[in-house]
Amino acid sequence: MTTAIHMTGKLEPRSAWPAPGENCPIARTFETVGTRSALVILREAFYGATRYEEFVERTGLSEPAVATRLRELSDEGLLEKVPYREPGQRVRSGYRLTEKGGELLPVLVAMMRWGDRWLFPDGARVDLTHTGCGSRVDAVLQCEEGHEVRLDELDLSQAPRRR
Amino acid sequence: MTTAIHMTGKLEPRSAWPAPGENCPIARTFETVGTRSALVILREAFYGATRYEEFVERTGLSEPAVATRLRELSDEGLLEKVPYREPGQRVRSGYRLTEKGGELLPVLVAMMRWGDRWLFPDGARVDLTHTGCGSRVDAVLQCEEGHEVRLDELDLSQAPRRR
DNA sequence: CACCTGGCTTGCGTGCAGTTAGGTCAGCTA
DNA sequence: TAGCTGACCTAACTGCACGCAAGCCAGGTG
Repeated sequence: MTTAIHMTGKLEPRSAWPAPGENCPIARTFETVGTRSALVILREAFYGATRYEEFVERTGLSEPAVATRLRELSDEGLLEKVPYREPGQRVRSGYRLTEKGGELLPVLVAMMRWGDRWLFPDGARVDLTHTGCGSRVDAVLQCEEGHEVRLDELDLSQAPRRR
Repeated sequence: MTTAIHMTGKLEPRSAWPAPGENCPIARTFETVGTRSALVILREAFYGATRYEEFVERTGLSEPAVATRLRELSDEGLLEKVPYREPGQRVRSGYRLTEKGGELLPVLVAMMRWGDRWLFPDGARVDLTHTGCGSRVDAVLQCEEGHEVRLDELDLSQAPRRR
């Protein structure tokens, strides 16, 4: 029997929240990167891919899918086009993560670690380690004071309205 | 001009990796929870929803979508059915996060924080704080030694084959 | 100048997520 | 026993994320 989990705190009057649909940052994030193709393209961007042909080859996606997604991710500012030129070739454009795109790394790492733990019973497929000390890296919940935060130590509340 | 990001380390011979498609834990995780409905249902499970009717109401999804997703998430072991009985009612079944489901919290939090930062320029919609000290909680990359890890301090390599 | 090569675009078909509209069914209350 | 209610299921449709096959175009090489 697995452990059951409860969330506590000030988050109970959920029904009274404003516009449950479109104001949710999780759902909005999903609308930006919530396709398999966007995710694997971002993954390869973190792995160092920059050229169209590299993305096609490494992701295994079809060319139209890659082209569409690269355009969308660039339009949304997760990738930026960077012109490059190989010797004896004309100028082409590469794609590089912006700060906005790069900050998705915790999402990708959290998904990677979860998948490794729960979907590959024979053990992780990849090791993600800290250059400094060589030990395994994970995405963990931490507060600004540096405390590691457990599920039952989380308080969720509505932020004060700004405009 | 936004900052460009490079990944360093032992991850370069990417093309030589085995089976780029189905062995990737990120893609596999996406296949498990990569629908908008699965994500918002998990979100409400973290927010404390347990009953079918609650999920329908809070997520804004249609009844068939909720029913299908609750069944799939239960089959995959992210939720478990828990019978409950309200006074004067018959026994019904609720849905509760299992350990496997609960460990998706860093993914959800990372998405929430990214969405708050990059998709809502007027400021975050929600505050997620640590019960102990009241300061804001985020999903951060950390190694087992407790060091916070930056993007350029990450090493990715293939794990040794087990079977 | 003809050709090649990388980086796309267009057209067409498929499958699946999600919706609306309408059952169905068990068991409690009147 | 009839009706209500919560928790679903079924059917039919729409839209979008893909795949495959083919074409296009700029510019550098022979």
